[in-house]
Amino acid sequence: MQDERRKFHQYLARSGLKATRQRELIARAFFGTPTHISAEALYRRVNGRDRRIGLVTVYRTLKLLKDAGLAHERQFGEGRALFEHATKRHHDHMICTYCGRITEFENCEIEELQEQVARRFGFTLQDHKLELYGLCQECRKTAAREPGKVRAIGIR
Amino acid sequence: MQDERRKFHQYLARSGLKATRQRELIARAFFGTPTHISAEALYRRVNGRDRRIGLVTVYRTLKLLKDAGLAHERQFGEGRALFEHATKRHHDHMICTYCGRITEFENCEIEELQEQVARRFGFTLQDHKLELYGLCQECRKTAAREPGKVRAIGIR
DNA sequence: CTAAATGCAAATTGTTTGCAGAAAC
DNA sequence: GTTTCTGCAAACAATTTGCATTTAG
Repeated sequence: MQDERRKFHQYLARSGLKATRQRELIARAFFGTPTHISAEALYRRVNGRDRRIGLVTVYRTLKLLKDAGLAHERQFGEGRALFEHATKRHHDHMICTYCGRITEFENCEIEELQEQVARRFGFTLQDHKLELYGLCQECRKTAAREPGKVRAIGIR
Repeated sequence: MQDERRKFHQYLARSGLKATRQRELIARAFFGTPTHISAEALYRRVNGRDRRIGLVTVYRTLKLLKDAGLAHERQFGEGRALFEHATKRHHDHMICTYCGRITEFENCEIEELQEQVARRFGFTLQDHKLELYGLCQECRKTAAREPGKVRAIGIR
């Protein structure tokens, strides 16, 4: 977290960009988020602390964080993008289609197989996205009772 | 293709929906598409044949096809959704970040490992998405010459 | 005939951009 | 003092919806 903020400052300085109050606050809030957060949600967070920060600046700062290699943008299921620290150890995601909960996991065997597939096609791998969709343990029971509503995703 | 159109008709009849000229044409064009197609592109296709078909109807018909279990909606990289036949054998996708080309592949070892992971978390798997992003053989050379432009995705 | 479908225009959602004033360097 | 930011409002793109008219069963 301290480390990430320092890297962000370095990036700004190196690129001739300015370290402003809002960038500082947005970065702090972002790095203080343990998991995934949408631009909107991050905005609500910082705007709660300082009413003078606009949603637009959040979008622009998130873009900077991506450019700095400190944030990843993810497109789960529907609608809005979610952002997470790029400095976290690599992992994939398992998304409950009922409650929207996102669980992270890692599996290096799968990673290895992906590499193999790419190699077989002469493909130079840059990135990958693996998402498992289904029902988490708790939601399975609920869903059994009220069917139909499944695939609603409540990430909003 | 014949089979898919028949299934679509069955679905419409079963649900008390009507088999209209436009649905017929849109379904035919969709099932006649070997790979992935966007709503917009599908619209251009059918609209070329019959000027009286609107983009809105294409969207609504694609939704019906999804409901009928005959189409999958995919959200690759950026922007618009792409649709593909649901009746195709299961496969995953490898996307060139330079030219946007989408290559399909299947790997049952990976599928099996996914099941394992889900099981370990008490997760009931409904679906999954695996996408590999990188440079295809041809683009690697080009990209080496004009860097920076990478990650542009030309699916539009 | 009656319920459902179409097509248009207008609304919506998430995100980006143009621009005048404000703040870093 | 410039140059880069910010925030607002307006623009945008993809998709959805309300509604009056048309069409299938």
